[in-house]
Amino acid sequence: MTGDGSYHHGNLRAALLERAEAVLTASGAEGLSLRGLARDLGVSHAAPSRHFRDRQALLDALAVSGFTTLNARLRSAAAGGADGADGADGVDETAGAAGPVGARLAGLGRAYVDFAVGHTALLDLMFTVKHADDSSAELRELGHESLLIVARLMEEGQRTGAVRPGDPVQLAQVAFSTVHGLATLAVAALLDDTPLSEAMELALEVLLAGLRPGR
Amino acid sequence: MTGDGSYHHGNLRAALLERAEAVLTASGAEGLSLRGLARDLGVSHAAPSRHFRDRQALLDALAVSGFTTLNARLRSAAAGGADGADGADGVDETAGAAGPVGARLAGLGRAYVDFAVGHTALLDLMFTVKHADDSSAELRELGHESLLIVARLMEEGQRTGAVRPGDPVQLAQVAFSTVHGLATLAVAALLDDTPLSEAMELALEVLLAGLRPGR
DNA sequence: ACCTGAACACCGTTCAAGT
DNA sequence: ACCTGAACACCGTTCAAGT
Repeated sequence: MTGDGSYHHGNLRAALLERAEAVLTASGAEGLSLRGLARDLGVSHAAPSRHFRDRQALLDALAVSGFTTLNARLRSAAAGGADGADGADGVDETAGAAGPVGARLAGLGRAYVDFAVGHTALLDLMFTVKHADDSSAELRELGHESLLIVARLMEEGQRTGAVRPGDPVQLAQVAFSTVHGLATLAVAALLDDTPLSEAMELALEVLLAGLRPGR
Repeated sequence: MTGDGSYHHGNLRAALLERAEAVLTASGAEGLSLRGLARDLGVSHAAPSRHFRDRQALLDALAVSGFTTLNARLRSAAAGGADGADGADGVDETAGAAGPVGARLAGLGRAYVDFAVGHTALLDLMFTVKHADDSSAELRELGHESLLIVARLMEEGQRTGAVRPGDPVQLAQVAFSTVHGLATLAVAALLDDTPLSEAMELALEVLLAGLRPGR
């Protein structure tokens, strides 16, 4: 309780985003209405329009925030951190003293899937491009950042001989696709008996085998 | 022009679905309203409720129809057909006289990506499970069918030595993930300079290499 | 059986007006 | 600058009533 419950000061925007994220995870994007948020925050139904041009702008802001936290987790995993979901941001740039590339790639994959299954509706917003306007340019930029985190690891793997030659960005696209696709299958309940962790381990094994130099 | 333009006979359901699919590809799911469809078809706004319990039921029906045509294309590709989009359903069960497994797996992947980029909004409906009711059970069933088509090819690959040992269904999940994920990246405009076909070929190469028996 | 019309309770968005 | 209240044009859904 850092203050009183009064908005009308400039924190309405932040309050809207916070409440919106809660509603999103609870009820999905369909259940998210500007009027509902305003009601929840005890403010007039027209107030949100001061902070978000329209409903899509709110959704875009949520997606941007989602990508920001996803990328933080990916960076942490790429640096060799455990794939736990603690909020710490220990990025640790001190060179490649963080275990073999394969293991960190695996950690990256697990971190991604953790985030994905924990934020189903948010991930949907992040990857469903709506009306290619300016704010979705920011979204694309953040998506590229995700891919770059993977690409840098590919480059390192190429130096250590764990990864085949080729454009690291394209190799990263392949790795990203595999992991993102697996998360999609899991969320769509298409994995059935296969536990997600087991499917994930097999996917990582196949992926890493396929990425290895072909002699 | 197979008849007159009169509904009110029992073909309203089919007409709704047809029009809905057109609106879906033109404007996405957000732009799809029951009242709008009724207006387009010259029928009262309450008429659709006779054929679809609610809006979600219409969306589910669209997803079911999407999976049905996707699976037909996948079956055709798995049988060795070209990945062209002709409507023919030549399944051809006459044994494995349809080229090497790797090539057909690649054809399967291309057919999938073709469908995905050609039916963006539909694919979204197909893989975004809403409120786990009975009709989404049918959706899951159809998704399993997609995976089974891939799994059967994996099994064949195992017999011919092109694919490593292991549960064919799990291997199919990995392959499916890769291709589905790549389609997602393409649709989200995250592939950039990389042409989709090029990204696809690399993904298939990495995937097939990873699937090969170890040594 | 199938559709209509009215009704109800929601929406997003805009805009004058208040403080 | 920030919010309110009213207004407008949409929704989905339900239900008596028509044919």
